[in-house]
Amino acid sequence: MNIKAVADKAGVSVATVSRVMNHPELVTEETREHILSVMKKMNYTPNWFARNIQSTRTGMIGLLIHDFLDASNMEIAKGVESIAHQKGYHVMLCNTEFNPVKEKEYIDTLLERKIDGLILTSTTLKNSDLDKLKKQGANYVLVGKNKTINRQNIVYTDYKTATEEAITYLITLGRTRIGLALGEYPKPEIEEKLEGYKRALKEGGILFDEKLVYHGENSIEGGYLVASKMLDDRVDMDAIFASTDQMALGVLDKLKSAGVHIPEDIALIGFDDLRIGALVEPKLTTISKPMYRMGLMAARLLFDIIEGSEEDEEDEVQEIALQSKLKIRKSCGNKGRLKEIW
Amino acid sequence: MNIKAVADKAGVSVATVSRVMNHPELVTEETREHILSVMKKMNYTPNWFARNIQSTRTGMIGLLIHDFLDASNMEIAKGVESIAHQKGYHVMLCNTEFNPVKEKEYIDTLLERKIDGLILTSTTLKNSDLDKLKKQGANYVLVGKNKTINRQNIVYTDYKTATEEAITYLITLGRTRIGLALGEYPKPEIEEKLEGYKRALKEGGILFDEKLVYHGENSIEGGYLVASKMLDDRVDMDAIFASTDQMALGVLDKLKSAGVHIPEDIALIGFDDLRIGALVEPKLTTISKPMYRMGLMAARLLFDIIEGSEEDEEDEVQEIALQSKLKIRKSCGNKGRLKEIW
DNA sequence: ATGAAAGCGCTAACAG
DNA sequence: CTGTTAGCGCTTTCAT
Repeated sequence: MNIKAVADKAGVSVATVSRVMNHPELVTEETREHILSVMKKMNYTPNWFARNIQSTRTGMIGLLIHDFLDASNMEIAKGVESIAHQKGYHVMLCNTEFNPVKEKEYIDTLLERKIDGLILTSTTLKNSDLDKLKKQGANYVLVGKNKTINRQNIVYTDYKTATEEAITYLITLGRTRIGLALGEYPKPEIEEKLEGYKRALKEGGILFDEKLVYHGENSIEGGYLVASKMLDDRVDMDAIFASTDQMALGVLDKLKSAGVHIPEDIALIGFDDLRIGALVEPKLTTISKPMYRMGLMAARLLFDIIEGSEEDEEDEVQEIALQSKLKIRKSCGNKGRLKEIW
Repeated sequence: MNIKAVADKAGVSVATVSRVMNHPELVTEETREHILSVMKKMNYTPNWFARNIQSTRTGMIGLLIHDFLDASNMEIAKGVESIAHQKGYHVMLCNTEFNPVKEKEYIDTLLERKIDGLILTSTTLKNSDLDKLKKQGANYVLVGKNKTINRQNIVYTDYKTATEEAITYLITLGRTRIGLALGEYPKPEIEEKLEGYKRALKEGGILFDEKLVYHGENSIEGGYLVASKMLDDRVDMDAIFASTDQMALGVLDKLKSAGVHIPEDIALIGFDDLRIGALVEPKLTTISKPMYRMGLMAARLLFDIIEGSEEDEEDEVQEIALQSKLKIRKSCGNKGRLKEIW
């Protein structure tokens, strides 16, 4: 059923019906009410495709993340959705699995479907890909910094500084042999953390030792395996920094079952501030990232861009950095006065 | 830039260009290649809206869930996405927050945007709403059973039986005062669990005692608060069944910090089989639900319906039940021979 | 304030 | 195999 049917039934022209949907103020209140009632009676809904064939605004934005089960990812998504819903937009959530092919596929389809904007988290795209996007006139915002990427509209947290702060804290506690349990993805993030680690060591006058750096899958199991390797290797260590809480939990599990005392023998710090971190024994020291707020900021930035692009404003690039925060709990201990504090 | 531009540039008619996109076999290889190259050179992408104005197939399905941060929800989503992606469909994930208004809004927009199908998890819709959906010709599948809802295409796990099994297990361990820490949403799910509980009691010859039933928010904090209330009330209890692992973790946290021994004093069972359940001390006994598989099944069912509806098949309603599984771990203990087992 | 009519970009029936 | 052309449902001038 189409606009013509409504027009006929209402005894007006299609133009008038169209007007009550798009420019109601141009129609007499009387006829407007009448048409509205006819539409309701006929259960009429305009054809969305026909409507959008001319104008490009679709009221949809795309959001690429790498895993539906990753809590950080989903917090970003929740932030984005909250702003989008407020603005009357719909979000198409796409699960890239860090797969560059899948990511590009998704971007293509989204663009084809004329979404109004795109938020890319932990993207695998390179500068050239982004340039192409820009050339195609796509509005997009990145979430999560990557130093190989040029200046872009981006929202990120400074992992390097956060890691540096955490490591420095360990050093002030007297820890000097600090092991690293690093995940594998997203790579730029891992690199940032590694750099922060190195910088803290340098400032603390401690030599970087390659043997203290381990890699594993970013999961509880991954952390468990890394810790097993560490124990097997019998490398001297008095602290471990895990690149995510997930890994830290695995590390913790393994160390505890191997009879290692935490924090007395080995101090442990994670990253992400997952809820569970506060429920294990000992409670996990961690770095909290404002993911939800990053989602909010990214969405706001995107909508600014979308609305700005209409008015053809000059497009100043925005880089928004949010701060992480070290949450000190029992797992990293304080050799000197453990008992006093906890 | 449109199909005409391509046609002109290629020196053919628009029909031919259209054909290479829709029925390439009807075009000479030579001209096809030529047109393809022109399209690439001009960076042409067909207008998706113009294409879809006539046919209704959009290659998009909607998936309603109640919370992006709920791991069960997202496992379903992952299952759905995996099938959808395989089939070349896109998923629009919508976050209803159990808000009936938001849910209806989303459904309306999705329908307006002519999605090909809809998967509703833990819906707040009633029979009348579903009937309306059906009348509108929408293809949809429910996930999660709700006994107030009539026969529908649905995929669910049998919470009642699963709960009954868990409670029965507690009874065989000699527990008779089994407290309940129930969440508040989704309500039908909670009711199923409560029924399973009652059934097990009856079979075990134990009287149902209203005073053992507590409600709280479905979260770690919620569980914590419920446990606090239980302790305050000083109700005699030797076991607690929590309706989710999240709540169980909160309960565990509170009980431990109150000096209650688990499982010696109180046995504890959760529901969901979250990863963390295996990392706390004592490891949590729980019921694992095959959420990912439910997502797979729901998506497959939906696509069957979508493809079937084209061919106007008779629409037999499918109710698919998947089984949960009790995972026995230390937290529910075995009074008699605790040490032997763990 | 309302209507007639010319598109929007594409598809498909029909003709050749 | 390819071109002509009539829509698809809606929006938007341009008249009246």
